[in-house]
Amino acid sequence: MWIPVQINENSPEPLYHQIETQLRSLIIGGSIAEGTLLPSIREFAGDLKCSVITVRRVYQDLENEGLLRTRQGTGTFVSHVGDGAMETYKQETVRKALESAVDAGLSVQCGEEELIALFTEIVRSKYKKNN
Amino acid sequence: MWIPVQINENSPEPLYHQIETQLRSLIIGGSIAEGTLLPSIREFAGDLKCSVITVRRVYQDLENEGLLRTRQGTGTFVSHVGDGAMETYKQETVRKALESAVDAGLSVQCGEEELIALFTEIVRSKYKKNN
Amino acid sequence: MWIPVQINENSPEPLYHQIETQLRSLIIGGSIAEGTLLPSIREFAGDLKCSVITVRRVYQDLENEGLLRTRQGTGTFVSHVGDGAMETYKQETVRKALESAVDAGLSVQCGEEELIALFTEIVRSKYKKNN
Amino acid sequence: MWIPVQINENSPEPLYHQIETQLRSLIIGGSIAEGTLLPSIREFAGDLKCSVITVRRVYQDLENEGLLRTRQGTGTFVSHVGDGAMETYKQETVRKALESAVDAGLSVQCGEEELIALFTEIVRSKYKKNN
DNA sequence: GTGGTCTAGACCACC
DNA sequence: GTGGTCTAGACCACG
Repeated sequence: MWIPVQINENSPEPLYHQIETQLRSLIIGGSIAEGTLLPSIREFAGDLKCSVITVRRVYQDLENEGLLRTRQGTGTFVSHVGDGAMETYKQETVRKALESAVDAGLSVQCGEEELIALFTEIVRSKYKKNN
Repeated sequence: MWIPVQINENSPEPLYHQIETQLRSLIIGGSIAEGTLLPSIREFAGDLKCSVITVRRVYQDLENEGLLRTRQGTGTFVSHVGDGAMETYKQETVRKALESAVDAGLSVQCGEEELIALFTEIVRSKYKKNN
Repeated sequence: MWIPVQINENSPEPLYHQIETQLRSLIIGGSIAEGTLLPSIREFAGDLKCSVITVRRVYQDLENEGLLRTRQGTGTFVSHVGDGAMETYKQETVRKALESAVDAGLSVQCGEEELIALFTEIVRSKYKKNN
Repeated sequence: MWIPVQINENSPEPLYHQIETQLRSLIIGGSIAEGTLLPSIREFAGDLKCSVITVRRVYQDLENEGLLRTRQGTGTFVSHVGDGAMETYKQETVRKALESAVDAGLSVQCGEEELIALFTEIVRSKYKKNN
């Protein structure tokens, strides 16, 4: 199975963290169904062109968060994610991001309307590109 | 002289980065006038209860950005900040923050209008509180 | 023949070990009579919804312990269990379990009398429920 | 600083798990005071004659549990453990251990009084040895 | 000096 | 085949 995860080689963000973030989104967002058998750590490492250990760490961290379940000799599965969890996650993530953006605006004394206008412009452009 | 910089001991953000960000805002925002003599490295480190090495790095980085000027045996002064610099800084900072917020929205498939509405709400609330 | 073995999918305990422990108890405890023909590997694996390889390993291990005997082309039978074996098994099992419980108590500096009192309480409650 | 952790080379229990268990006990049990700076991963690894990575894993796991706090470039500290946490941990650990011991007794149909007597005997002997 | 990340590669246990 | 543990060693970021 092919998992759409993109690695940015130049980002200062650690590899394992990039993968975790994306995989977490895919699972909580429902793009990967509950019960799905994920690729083996070796296979996934091959796909991502990174070390087996990095993938292992990702799987383990997400297992600790309760998103995955792994059984030795069998593989790693997506576990049940409550519907509430998805909504909570969305809201938390987005709200946190928006708040820190507003804080940045405040800190340089950017005007209220100016900030909203700029935000709207960026939203339009990014959503357009994404469709 | 007392510089209002707050360190958050529990944040994962590196010490030097927390200090740099706040000091940069103070200078570019005009809270610390051009030509001001900043505290000595040792004094500042004492105030912040951090290592002199950390303060040294902060002064160095900001000097490389052109915000500070160090004169051997005299101390570290705030340089002249062109109005252009301030504008550039504002725009860069804000735009970067807004973009990452929009990315967050995209990643959890948040609706376009919903995102803007939520952002507007947060802006209103934060700006109100701040005045 | 139906063997009452329960698999706990979520336990970190390996499958083969869960099955072995339960089957061993059934045999030594006398719930499965000497000479009984056990289900074939495939049949048992089907019942337990696990791999034949796992059941194969269970039969093999218990055969090595002398609890089972396999005859080519015929099947796997329960061997004769001497009264001594049963006693030895009981004592070993119980003593090991008790010792690790005491170790746990020691490790958190639980008081001697307190530990015994708590143990007694648990024994009473469990034995009561079991009768 | 010297941390009294013993490694059992022959145990099937993973190294990192042995260390975690003991360190957790020391912290929650109060043997290592809140705020204590633990040995660096390299130093501790040297003491335990194991890999740096194994110690790192231990520190990280315990940090995820909230028992430790680490800051890059500074070191790893014991964080605040609520008094309640200690009691809860003790009770959970001990109760779980005792219950599984009683279950073992039940499974081989060991007599109620016999079980308690044997347990008491083991307690006496272990606590004596330990003082 | 400290911790944080990543690699390659080995060996084991499980299914 | 799968995951689980452990190693040695490298390089980077932080104080």
